[in-house]
Amino acid sequence: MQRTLVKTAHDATGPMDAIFLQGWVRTRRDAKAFSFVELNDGSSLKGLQIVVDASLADYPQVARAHTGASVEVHGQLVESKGSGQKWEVVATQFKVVGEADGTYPLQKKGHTLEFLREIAHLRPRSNLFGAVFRVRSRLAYAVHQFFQERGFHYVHAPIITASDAEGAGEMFRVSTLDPKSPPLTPEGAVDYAEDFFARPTFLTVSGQLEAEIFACALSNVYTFGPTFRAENSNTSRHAAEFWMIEPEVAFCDLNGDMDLAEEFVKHLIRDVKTHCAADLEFFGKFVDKELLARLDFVLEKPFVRCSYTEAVEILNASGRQWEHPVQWGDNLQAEHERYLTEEHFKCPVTVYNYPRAIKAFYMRVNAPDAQGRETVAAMDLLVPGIGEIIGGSQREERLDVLRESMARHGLEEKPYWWYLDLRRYGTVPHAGFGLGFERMLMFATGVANIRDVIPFARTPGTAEF
RNA sequence: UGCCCGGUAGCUCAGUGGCAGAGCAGGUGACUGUUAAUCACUUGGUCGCUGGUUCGAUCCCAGCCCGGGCAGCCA
Repeated sequence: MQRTLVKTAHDATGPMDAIFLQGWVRTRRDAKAFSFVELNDGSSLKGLQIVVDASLADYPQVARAHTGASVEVHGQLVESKGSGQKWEVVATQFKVVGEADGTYPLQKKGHTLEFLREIAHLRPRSNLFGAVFRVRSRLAYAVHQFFQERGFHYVHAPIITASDAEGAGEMFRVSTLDPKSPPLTPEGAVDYAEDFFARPTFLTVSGQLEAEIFACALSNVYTFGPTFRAENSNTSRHAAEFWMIEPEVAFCDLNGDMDLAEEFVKHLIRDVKTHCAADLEFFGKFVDKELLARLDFVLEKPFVRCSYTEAVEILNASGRQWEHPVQWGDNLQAEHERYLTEEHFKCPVTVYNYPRAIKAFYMRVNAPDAQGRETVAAMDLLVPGIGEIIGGSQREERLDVLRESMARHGLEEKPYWWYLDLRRYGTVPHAGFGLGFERMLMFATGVANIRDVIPFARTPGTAEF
């Protein structure tokens, strides 16, 4: 007989004479003449109540059905006599597939997130993590949907790369050389010409440069894949392995880029609100009481756009004592970004046109302002509670300006020959951005730590599972 | 990497320079269309590790290990 998922059973429009369910026991409540078993199979937050009468031949099985055990149930789907659920299943057969004894770590009581991280192989069976990973799955689908509906093509950027996307972060080396006795050059350095790819190679820190290649051919593209940063970051919003979405659009300037970013974020939130309503309600109740109001607010209001120069003026006019005082030319610190999005504007804010000196070489140089200060067409989208969720820019499409910027950054042209070729042959204004998928998920769910929105987090010193 | 906080039962925590505690989970029994059910009884400990101070250290001190928060790096 075909299995019915718990979610499908909940959505039933009428009773069913025969139903077959498989899943895991969340909790059991015994009476003298019968037991209630709450069954969950991950298809929905809410479990299904199974009523097992003591007169049933299989009833002895129920005593073995502790929290965590896997079970199979045949029965009838009927309207519940109790309050709290519409449907329940009266069992006709009840079988324990795999027992879980008293050492099963997931109890009915609440657990701390720190403890659940240590049992990452079991935490998806909890309410919170079940909800997080259902939303994660839906959000990934919504990413593709957004771009596919708008004529964007999905590009698989390489995971192993020889380029370092300049300044994006420390990289993990990919090598098959024997670390105990690597081949050496006459000068005594490790000879990577002997390595697998005959050159030094690394895990990608960004697919942007490759996405630019494809944007300059297919016009509208996006990448969506894993990204690696070997930074020794120990914060709630950094991971060594995370997923990033990087759209790249030909014939597009910074304004178009900011429009796309805003539309994208709104689409993702709208989609999750529509398709993960029960899970979001759970987050609103147990994780972040203001979540639902904030998500609505984000959908309704246009995001504020504020130039870097204006931002510095706002910060200096705030009357705040900053731990890091700001003047034009400085990087904005986390405290500044938080103030702008959480206190001054109280909504998502796109800060654009940053000083040239503090940004990457590939960003397009703007005309100097009245005071002769140079900026680049870069933008960061800041959201309350998380800070930077998107970083992007219009790319420098003018060959001479790009070469000058590379020289300023002390970059050799040779390894970037193909990147420069894009400006030699049919160059076009183009722009793009990177959205941290996990950060978006944090924003959508209210979950405060990036380690809790990725199945198996990789952070410094941790790669269990 | 820097600064700060923590580590006591399976989990969440209390506690004391002199016999190691509670709630939940597990076990036994009772009871009830129950909803993190309830009630009674009950099993369960290298008090993170190493060293020091002390008659005596889970408690005080030092070092180390592990976890977390914040900052930097960024998405």
